[in-house]
Amino acid sequence: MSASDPCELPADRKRGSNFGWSLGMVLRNWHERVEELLKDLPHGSRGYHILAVVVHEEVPTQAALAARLAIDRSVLTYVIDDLANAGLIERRPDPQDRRARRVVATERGRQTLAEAERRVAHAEDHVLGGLPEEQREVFRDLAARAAEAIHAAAPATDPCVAVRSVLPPTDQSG
Amino acid sequence: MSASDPCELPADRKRGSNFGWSLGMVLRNWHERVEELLKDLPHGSRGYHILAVVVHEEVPTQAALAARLAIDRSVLTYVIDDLANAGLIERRPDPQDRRARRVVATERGRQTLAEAERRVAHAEDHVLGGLPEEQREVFRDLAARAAEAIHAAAPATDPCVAVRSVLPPTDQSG
DNA sequence: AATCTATCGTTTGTTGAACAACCTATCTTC
DNA sequence: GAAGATAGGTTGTTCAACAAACGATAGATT
Repeated sequence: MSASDPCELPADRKRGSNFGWSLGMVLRNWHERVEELLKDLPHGSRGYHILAVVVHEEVPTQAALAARLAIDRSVLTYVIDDLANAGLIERRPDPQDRRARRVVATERGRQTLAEAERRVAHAEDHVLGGLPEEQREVFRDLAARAAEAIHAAAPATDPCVAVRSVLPPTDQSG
Repeated sequence: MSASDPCELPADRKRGSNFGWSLGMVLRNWHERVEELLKDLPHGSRGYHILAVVVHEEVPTQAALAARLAIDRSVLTYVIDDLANAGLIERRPDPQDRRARRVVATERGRQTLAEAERRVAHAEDHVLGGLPEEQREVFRDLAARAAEAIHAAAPATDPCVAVRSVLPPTDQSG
């Protein structure tokens, strides 16, 4: 109850400027929970994302996988290694292109993913516990749509955002 | 082999399972844009968050700052160093506690933040460009509320989430 | 007052992810 | 079959997160 009480300034001032912080907060919490839940899955949430795409989509190659998840190729290498070692997916030579590998899920991989998805869905409800239930879905949906749009327009650098200095001109007069 | 068709499970299942990915996507884009915009600000978005709290709130100490932003104390040290070197904030000895430092913004810091906030707000509209304008605010608001709730309940590890193995029992028969 | 413990801020070391650069094998084109 | 492009893999650098230890100081105990 001291003078340092945060409520002393208008709430919307604080609100407006911390969208990035809010996102980070939510994502971090999601990440913590999911990492905890998916300890057994190689590379935790990372492996989960990859496994999910492998199971749910017919992925042509590793390169396509990387593009779809917007992650670096070099990451895929070792995650897929470990996922494969765990018997969840397999790397099969592509008969049409001997450079390429087709990554396919094993039955065990499918089961594992199904279980993981159940848990993650549950965890997500906790992550969004601060929101009434109906708004959670709204939030997920908005996030998904915003993300899709960003992913569709890959080059994130937009020339219409002018880049000068944020700093005000140095006041040399003093 | 159409059995592996991704549509074999309800579409919302797929949606539901990449909430983390979506969040990551949006946050990454936010981060990229803001880093670009705030190149001149020491430590980019990090410095921005800290400066924002310093300017907008009467922050008792560095420790309080760390708690408010949910970041590690050790991060604050060097970011504040550089923010101070840039003349945006000052570290003043707390007269009541000589261990503590009061971090206050300079006039230049206030101006810089104001400009930075303008830019960030603009960038955020681009980040959420995939959403119709009215929904952007909904999204921000939901994110803010979810984040606040998470922040309020700091211990992210929730005992109600049982932690067993995601992996199905090893099938030794084949 | 002497001392013990907790706290503030700083420093250091470890870990893990992101990313770039380079390598090998293969495909495609000429 | 040589040249360049592409798939995948390896290595090394950079950076943020985090834990742990440290010096200085405050507050409590004796």
